[in-house]
Amino acid sequence: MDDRDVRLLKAIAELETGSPERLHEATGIPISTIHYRLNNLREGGVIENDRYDVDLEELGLGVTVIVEVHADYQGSYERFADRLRSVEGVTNVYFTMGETDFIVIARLSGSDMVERLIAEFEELEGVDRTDSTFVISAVEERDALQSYSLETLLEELVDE
Amino acid sequence: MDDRDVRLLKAIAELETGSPERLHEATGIPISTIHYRLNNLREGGVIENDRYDVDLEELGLGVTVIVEVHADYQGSYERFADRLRSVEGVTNVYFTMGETDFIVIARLSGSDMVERLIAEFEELEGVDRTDSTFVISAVEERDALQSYSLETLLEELVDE
DNA sequence: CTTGAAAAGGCATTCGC
DNA sequence: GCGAATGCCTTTTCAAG
Repeated sequence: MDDRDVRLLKAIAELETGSPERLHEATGIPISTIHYRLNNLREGGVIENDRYDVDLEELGLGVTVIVEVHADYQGSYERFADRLRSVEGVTNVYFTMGETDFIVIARLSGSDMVERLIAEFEELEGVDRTDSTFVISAVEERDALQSYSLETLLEELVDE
Repeated sequence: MDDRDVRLLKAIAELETGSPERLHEATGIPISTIHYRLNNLREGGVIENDRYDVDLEELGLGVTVIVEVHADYQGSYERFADRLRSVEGVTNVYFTMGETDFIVIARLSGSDMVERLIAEFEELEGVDRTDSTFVISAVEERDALQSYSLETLLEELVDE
């Protein structure tokens, strides 16, 4: 994993495409080199299929933290949720009914990054209190549809 | 959204590919028809880009629930987490340090499905208690890398 | 709406440098 | 690591059912 690999993966994430041509435009890396790099990343288990799902463990973002954020903010919850999401490492923000205002899930590279994350939350205007839980093991499906059988999907989603 | 659309989306999720040829093999739908359908789904906002990320709101799985599962199970936590994950609708399972044993996130089509989900959890052997929270608004990044700036990624991930 | 065939375009692989 | 050339697969289009 060197500088170029990281740039490539970041470009894939940002452009939301695996198209070598567009990745070339974005990164300046020649197309044949992009193929070469992607093949190596695939063999190394970092990316997984046509759609380039990234294996976060392999990548080095293997630490998951769930943070409850209690807040007393001004303005809409959408705006506040956006501020939470813009903290580096945050992947999911849930605005919930009930005691806790927001539940945030973050992916980090190590314990030191967790401290940094919490510190950033605490500094946000409107954040009263945070309560974090380390995750020992995470199973995340990339696609909610995989969780359902075809039968249930047909029942629930076909409209007429 | 008809029967065929659902079958297509399910095949994409299962095979983890957008390859028309493989989707054709799996579904029996002719290749040119697959193109036609996918273009419509794209225009309708159901799928979003090259990688066919599904918009769950548009699809009809707009309800998100977070469930804390307190359990006293036999065997490894991995096996128990697998049983939780195999409940229809469950997308994420986190085995955590602390009071709560598991935090589960599920995507559902409506409130009636929530009851069904909770009932299924309660029936699982080893589940002591569940505590569910409705999500009013969810922001989920499809890729953890998007959360980071290129600078931080280079600092954290480049090894040498 | 569906489909098969044909044409155009983009992608993967290989090779010489 | 790079650029050019090759063959392959995908996408688009179109006319017909």
